[in-house]
Amino acid sequence: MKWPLLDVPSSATVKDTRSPSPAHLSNKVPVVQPPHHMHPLTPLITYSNDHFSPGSPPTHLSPEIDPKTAGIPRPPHPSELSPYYPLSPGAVGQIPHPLGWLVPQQGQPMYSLPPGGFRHPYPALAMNASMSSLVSSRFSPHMVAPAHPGLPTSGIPHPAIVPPIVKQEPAPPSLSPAMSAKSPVTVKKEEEKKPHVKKPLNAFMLYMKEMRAKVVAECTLKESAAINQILGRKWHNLSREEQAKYYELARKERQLHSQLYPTWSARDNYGKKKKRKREKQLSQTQSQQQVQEAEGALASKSKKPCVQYLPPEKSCDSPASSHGSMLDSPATPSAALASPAAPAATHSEQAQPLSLTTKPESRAQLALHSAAFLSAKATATSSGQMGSQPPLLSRPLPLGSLPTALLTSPPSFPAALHAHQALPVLQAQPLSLVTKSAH
DNA sequence: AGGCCTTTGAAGTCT
DNA sequence: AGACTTCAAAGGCCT
Repeated sequence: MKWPLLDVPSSATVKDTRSPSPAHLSNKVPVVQPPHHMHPLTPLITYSNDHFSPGSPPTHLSPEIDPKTAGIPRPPHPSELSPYYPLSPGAVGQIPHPLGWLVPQQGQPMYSLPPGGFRHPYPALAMNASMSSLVSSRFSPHMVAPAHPGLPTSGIPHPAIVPPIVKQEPAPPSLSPAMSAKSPVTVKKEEEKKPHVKKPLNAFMLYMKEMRAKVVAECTLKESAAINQILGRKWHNLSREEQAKYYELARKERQLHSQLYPTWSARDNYGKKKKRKREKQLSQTQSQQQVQEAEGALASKSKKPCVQYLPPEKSCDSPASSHGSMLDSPATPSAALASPAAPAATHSEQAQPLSLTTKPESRAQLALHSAAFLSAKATATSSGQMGSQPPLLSRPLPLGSLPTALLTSPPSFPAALHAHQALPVLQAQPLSLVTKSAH
């Protein structure tokens, strides 16, 4: 699948993005969070297309950009960073951070800041007293090493930095000049002290951060698992343009991250989290088998009701506010993804929907979803309501559970939306084991 | 207290 | 090359 290049006026690239004006803030992305839930990206990043240069579209949206290289940390081309990331020493203090990861959200910064020595490279993000104290209580100055020759030596505190969980000690031995001979124990200690540089957020994560508060506000649901399911559907319901904004933000985030931590690798964080139980990491073959089994024996089962987090008839469960672009764009990601015949599936996002989650429980749930979907489809098609796969199921449905016809016939968005709205049964009803009610 | 759940995407490892 | 795994955020739930 190829998403077209964003149709953005070329003049947009030269707009001054350093001082977000109210005009900038009036964009198509529904930023309706209450002030205290202001997304860290929101204040500084405007989602107007004006800010997305046609020269730097999201990797998967641009056939001109090699998706393989797009995610690889590399020295960003000046034209890619500017004016967002003028990280040269002289200019770094001029530009507000476009991603706004220093802006507090819900009382806390999206990422953490080191104490002292912070030079406020982005004036708009200069820490206030409360932030500063919060930050200084969490970090020690040695945490952030200068990562890039083009960066301030004081170390730009990328939000991704997380303090290592280490007991407080008077003076870090690693800072001692006399530390020439390091014992293995010391080395180990130092490793433990190394700051945990988190992965940059991907597009969906950025979207989640922004929209979570809104969804939570609309729903009585509080569990993130449920919210995330809703957000996942909303994500698929976004127009390509709206998704493109987040892909672009994510791309910039990765660029900045790679500049700040050129030696960082995602591998560095492997093992930082507790490994999940091995038995949950089944092969896809196994998962497909499970799905099929679950499909075949819908009646029996599932450790967990698949709709536990998705109560039907929830207002927040509805697709994101209908956008004209959605209705005008039949070839949405979801729709296109549903078609294996879609050309040029070069992006992971394009292939993923055809892969299964690795979680057995999830697969069981998906199987139930699938069975429910198939059941609903039989009903809907007989009534002529549904000729296509609703977007809400474009991802949750395991490939193996879908009839070939569905996979080869991407739905138009209007049809999908109608199906979605007309078939709440797809969400949960056949398995209405809702544990929470919205109201 | 800490892992699980749940989502998508990026990037790593493995086969 | 493709499949698989891990982590990123979030907060209630569960052990």
